[in-house]
Amino acid sequence: MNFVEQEVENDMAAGRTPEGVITRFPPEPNGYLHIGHAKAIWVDFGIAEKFGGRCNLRFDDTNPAKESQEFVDSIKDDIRWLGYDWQGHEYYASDYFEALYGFAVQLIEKGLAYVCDLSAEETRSYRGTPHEPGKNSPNRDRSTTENLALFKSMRDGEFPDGACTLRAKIDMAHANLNMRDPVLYRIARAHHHRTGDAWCIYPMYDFAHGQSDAIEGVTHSLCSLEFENHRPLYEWFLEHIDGIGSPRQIEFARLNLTYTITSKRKLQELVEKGYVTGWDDPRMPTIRGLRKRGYTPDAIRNMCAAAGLTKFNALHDMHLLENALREDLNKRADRRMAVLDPLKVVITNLAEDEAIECEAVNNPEAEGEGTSRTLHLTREIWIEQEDFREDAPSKFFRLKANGDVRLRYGYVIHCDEIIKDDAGNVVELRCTYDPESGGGKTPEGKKKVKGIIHWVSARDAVDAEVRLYDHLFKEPQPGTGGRTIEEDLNPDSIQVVQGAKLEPALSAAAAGTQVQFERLGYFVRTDDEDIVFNRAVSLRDSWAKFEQKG
RNA sequence: UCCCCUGUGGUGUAAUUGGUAACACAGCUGUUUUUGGUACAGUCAUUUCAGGUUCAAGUCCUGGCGGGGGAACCA
Repeated sequence: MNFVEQEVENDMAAGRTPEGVITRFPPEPNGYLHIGHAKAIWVDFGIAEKFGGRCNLRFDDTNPAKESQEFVDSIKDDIRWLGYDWQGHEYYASDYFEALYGFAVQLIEKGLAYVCDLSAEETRSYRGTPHEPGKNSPNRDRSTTENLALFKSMRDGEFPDGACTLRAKIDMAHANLNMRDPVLYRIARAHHHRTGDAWCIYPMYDFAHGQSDAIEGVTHSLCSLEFENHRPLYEWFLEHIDGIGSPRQIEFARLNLTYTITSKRKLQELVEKGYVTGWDDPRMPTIRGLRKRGYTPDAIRNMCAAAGLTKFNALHDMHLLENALREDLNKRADRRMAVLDPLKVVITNLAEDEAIECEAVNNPEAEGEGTSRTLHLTREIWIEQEDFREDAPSKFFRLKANGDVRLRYGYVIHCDEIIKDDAGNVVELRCTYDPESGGGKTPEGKKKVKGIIHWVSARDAVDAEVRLYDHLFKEPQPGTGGRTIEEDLNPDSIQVVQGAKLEPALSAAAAGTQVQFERLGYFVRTDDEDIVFNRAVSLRDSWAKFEQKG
């Protein structure tokens, strides 16, 4: 049990949650969700679920200049894709604008808020620094009557944008800068995607969030670490506004992954400068990107669980995410054969019109009865260039000159002849197959063949485009150590392979179908009209590791 | 320099709340295998440091050191 669950359990035991546990996921509709949000969603929805409560979806739409309906829609779509349901509890901070206004009036009446005429710049300089106390606003002691009238005029649009603000009257010398008379309302004539032009004053985050939580009966308001310094203010409002609930804010560390950035601003830069094709580029850490890449909701959720929930600002290894995907897809993805870099092999003891049926299991790891399909071994087949070496070390278990290798789900072939072009490149192999070696059997008196390679019948193959993705960045911590994120971009983050040879069944796969290309990795069919597959993640490859070490 | 938070293997997370460091990922070494995949096994930590309390400290106390956050009319 993590520390948040522990706290929730304590609160339940202490009778502080008579209506059950209620959390909320509070995105600002000003961008697309990314892997970091996925963790927050996992936390907010997951904890509510664990304790039999519910999680509200609340859009924190208090800054109309940056927000839009488009983002509201995409966010809802992404949450649903991740497998979470807010059960109709869809709210907006803007639903509470009138209530919030009332709370502000209440604070003014109690002498706890005032209208301040300082400009944005002056407000900043009056705030002081962590080392020096701030200075009181010259308007700090306005009368309640005057403040009430002024605040009403703000709402009625009698002042230009930025002319004044409503501020809480707390303590300009407070050690926590957030408590130095924070701004509650600012004047901004921006068209709001939900309230239109009904308002020209908008509440700040601090004034809206806790009160929105309270209005909804939220018991546990879980947020990231950067709001720790805001908690005293969160609690100050709840304490000084009458007749409002008392949600509890608990902060946790956000998700950081190696080779990844989650800064909205930096991601936007990648999109704008064309380093990626868009927010849904399969290399992007956005939910939409991961989805196109071939990730599954389960993999993402399991990764969150594996990473855990703490207050320590950790940096998780990207392997954690990749491993979660492999683990998930190992069980559910059907296996297929695909040759990305084809080398023609002619099986000379097979006639032109001959085709030997080979049974291939769809997924040896699937639970229950495994289904299978029939492949045809024909005279001409494709194998991977990489799986043949004329001259190879003894550890190389694949096909060599005069050597043997087993064709997966097929037969053992022997390489009799190597055909090269004028430049000396191997363009074709002439092999013979051993009719006695079907079904994985080793004929009496023959040595067992260790190497097994994948292949595709040239007669049956369909051509396809395959996109091989790798980390977007070449550095574990992009943009640190004095480098820019641009400098850290991995130039080989995408490799497009044309003319890959796929086994025929793949042409019928629906968009979004996840498969394992045997010995290569997990791939997903894209929604392109042509046959295109994206590589989500490669398989573990101990041979490649061995070779790298030299 | 002021306030808040945080420090357990390469990376993260756990430890019945004081009882002798567990799990995952990564690495390495093997076994099994019609995927050099999967699965399985082995290996990898004197818990940031210095004191203190105690029969006993990762857990408690004192002090130091390291890391993160904080001065938007953003969220």
